[in-house]
Amino acid sequence: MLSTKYSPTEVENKWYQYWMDKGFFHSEPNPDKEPYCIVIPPPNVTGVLHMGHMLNNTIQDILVRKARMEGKEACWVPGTDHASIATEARVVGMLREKGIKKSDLTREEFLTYAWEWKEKYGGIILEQLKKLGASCDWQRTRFTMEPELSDAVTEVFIDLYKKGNIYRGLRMVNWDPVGKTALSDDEVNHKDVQSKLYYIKYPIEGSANEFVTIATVRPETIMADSAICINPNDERYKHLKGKKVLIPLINRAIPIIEDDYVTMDFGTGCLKVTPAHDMNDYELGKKHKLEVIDILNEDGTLNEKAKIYIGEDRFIARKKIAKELEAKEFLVKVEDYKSSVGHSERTDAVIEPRLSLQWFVKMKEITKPALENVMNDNIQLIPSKFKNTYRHWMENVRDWCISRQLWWGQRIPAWYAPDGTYVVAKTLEEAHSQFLIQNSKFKIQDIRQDEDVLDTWFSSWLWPISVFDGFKDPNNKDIQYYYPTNDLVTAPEILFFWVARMIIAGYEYRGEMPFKNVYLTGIVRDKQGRKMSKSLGNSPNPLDLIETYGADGVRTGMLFSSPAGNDLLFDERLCEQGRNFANKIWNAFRLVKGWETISSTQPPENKTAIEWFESRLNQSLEELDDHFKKFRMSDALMTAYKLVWDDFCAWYLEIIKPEFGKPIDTTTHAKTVDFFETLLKILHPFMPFITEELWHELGIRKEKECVIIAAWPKPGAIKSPILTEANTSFEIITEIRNTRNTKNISPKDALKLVVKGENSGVQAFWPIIKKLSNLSEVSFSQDKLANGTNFHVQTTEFFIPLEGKIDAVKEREAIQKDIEYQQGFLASVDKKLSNEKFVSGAPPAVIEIERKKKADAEAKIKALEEILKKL
RNA sequence: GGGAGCUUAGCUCAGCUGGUUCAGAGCAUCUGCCUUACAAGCAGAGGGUCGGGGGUUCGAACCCCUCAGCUCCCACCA
Repeated sequence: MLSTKYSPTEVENKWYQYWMDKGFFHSEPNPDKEPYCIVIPPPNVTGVLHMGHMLNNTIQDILVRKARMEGKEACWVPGTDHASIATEARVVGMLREKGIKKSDLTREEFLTYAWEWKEKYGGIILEQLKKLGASCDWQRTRFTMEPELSDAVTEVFIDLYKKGNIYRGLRMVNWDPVGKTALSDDEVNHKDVQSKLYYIKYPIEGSANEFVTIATVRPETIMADSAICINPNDERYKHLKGKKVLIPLINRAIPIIEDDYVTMDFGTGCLKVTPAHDMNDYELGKKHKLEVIDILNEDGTLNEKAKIYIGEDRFIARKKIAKELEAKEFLVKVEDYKSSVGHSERTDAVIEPRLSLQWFVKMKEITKPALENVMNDNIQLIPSKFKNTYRHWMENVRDWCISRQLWWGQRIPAWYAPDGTYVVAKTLEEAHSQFLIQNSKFKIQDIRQDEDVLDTWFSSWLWPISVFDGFKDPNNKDIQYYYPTNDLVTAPEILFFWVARMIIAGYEYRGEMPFKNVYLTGIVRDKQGRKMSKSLGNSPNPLDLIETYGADGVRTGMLFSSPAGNDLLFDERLCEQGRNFANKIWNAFRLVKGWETISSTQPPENKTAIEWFESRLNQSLEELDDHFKKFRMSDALMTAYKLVWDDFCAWYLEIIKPEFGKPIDTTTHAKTVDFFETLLKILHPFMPFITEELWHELGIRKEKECVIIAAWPKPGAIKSPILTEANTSFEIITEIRNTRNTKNISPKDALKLVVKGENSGVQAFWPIIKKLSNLSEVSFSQDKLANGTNFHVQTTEFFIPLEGKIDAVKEREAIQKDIEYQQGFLASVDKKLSNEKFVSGAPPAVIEIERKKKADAEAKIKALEEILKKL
């Protein structure tokens, strides 16, 4: 005897292994089939599966499985990203625990540790994806730092350099003092921070009691000041022109300059100019040829140029300096001030603007096709609201800082001669020969490669091409066949980091889009709407969820509430709903499986039920395809859910279910198994495991005959008359059940039903109605009826004789209430119809509808009044 | 500071070109049921001035204006 509860664990392991063994996930170019390809957004090698991955990969798996069933050559390419800064931070942390400092290691030693770490932990996340049921082509697993992909990165760097699209320059960059590296603008998050605005007096040189007061949030940078700037139109400070002021505490004299960049009504109207530590001040400094005094070390501590507090962290120095300023009466006042402060995306350190030599990609030109083809929908963003955001970014795109002062990553292929000149080349030898061409005469061993590595995104932007070795061999079979890929499923957070840049690279290196559709998922949040994060501890462990609810349950759970672009407010109850759904399917299977069959005549209600369900199925299939086409995955699941639970289980199976212990006729049984199989196919992309299990339980299958590769059902003809008839019939049944409920009549007591008039519009369904609502008799009559209750379905009136079983007073009240409601309704319709403007202005069809409403209401009132009289 | 979007039942959301598939779905809730597929279930029910106000229209959840609240993205004002 099968358990009433479905237990997923064993089933899931069994079938995943089976699918792998039979090679169902693997894809090779096949000219006879249409390709369908997704490249996975490669998770970080250091990562563990979180809820975001779960949502993301569930959606991808659904798309891939559906495509596979549709007979396409479905290929889902998995892989991982080397995530240079995140991984390096992890390895550094790991070494620290062992008592090893990164600074004590050579680059090679460090990288050996890093690769060891990668080999050990790098595969974890992919293994976790298997638990979810992800049908990736594991034979195609790639890693952004494996040799071929690194080669592609180097090649692209050299190519862009040759085209003049990569340059090296001294720029203000975003410096991460914890990661000790430069970051691109996109890796900086601006957060509003409550800070203080310090008003500081700078004595005027040569006059004893004169001061200017400036306002700053960063008193620790006063030692790096190069000037004080005022607006030339500011009357208040006219007398200061040409004078100098002394920096407090260190007494260095700096000039007062004028520039209309200064806002007169902000702060004091005097601005301290610190070219080394502020983006704007740097520009201002360039304009006025000011000295750049960098007082910070790369880790954010003060250096000897600061003169005071050398070696102190910038934030500690800030406090101490503020205190000292106060003690020495330079501090006028301190105000609370809310300002936006840049934080590192990866380490969350406060970003320090820092002047340094870095490599950049010139973006202006190469972004053009990427912008154009999204705006004209050649590449579709789903939901399309992201087009605006995308355009805004693209139109204001700035050069991309791609060098990172790290070791873990692709090293920049630039080579320096002792005299500081450099060339860009693939290898040392090539670099050397380039130097020779330039007539530089030094030995090969004096050439040094750039110490820095490239931004991780500089490798992942090539992902859709490089996973198919499209750089190594641009005409190979894989890239020709799978590129452009079909759908990309990812989070909107990395629309610019990654998606936009992949599109850019796609056009630059293949002259074609990397994918046709971009499905942007929402962010997974907790019930309170907070983003799930490790620090909050509000994220459930996905593997625990799978353990508890089954992969199918978790997959459907996530999908129940996540339309494209909408955040998912995750609640474990969703998974429970998913699990319950799996259990429902399981039990429907138990019922069908348990039937004995007999080759007897098919009861008429079964025949009708089959005809009806067929149409309903086709209708749902059409709906489903429409939802899929529009990437409305939640709606697609809901369509399947209702088809199975409501239509198949609650109606169809209840209709055809023989009395306990009795067999079912073979015709109905065969058809029911058919239906069940179709439902399993429909459900498979959402719930791969239970569907595969039941598919094999439901019939005898040949080798490799699996639902994972079964043909996706095509919708047949929908007979709308029978659907309408069914709806009416089900309404009648519901009304009768409701009557039983309110009148406290047991479902076991058979009732009589009288239909007023002959034509109820549900001829074929009478046997079904009788069976499901336990009627002993249905009669048709024009007579008025006493001692009973009535209801309306559409415009037909029904009576249930109750022979004194009911409370006449209560009944009368109920009817009176109903009449009142109908009269109110009638009045509103009448009002509309007597409105001259409505009758002349509205289209005839609308007026016709109103007239019919009026007639129906009048008829109902009349009928109710008659019953009231009889009572 | 600029831009985008959102506000519909207790919760999460549908609602296309204004008009009976316009007030919907799922979950939750309530009331009966341990009825031999399923209590992870069955049957039934209740619940919303469509954020507030104004306008256009014969007719507005839908179009316009306005106010309020929320969210996201972008941005160097000390």
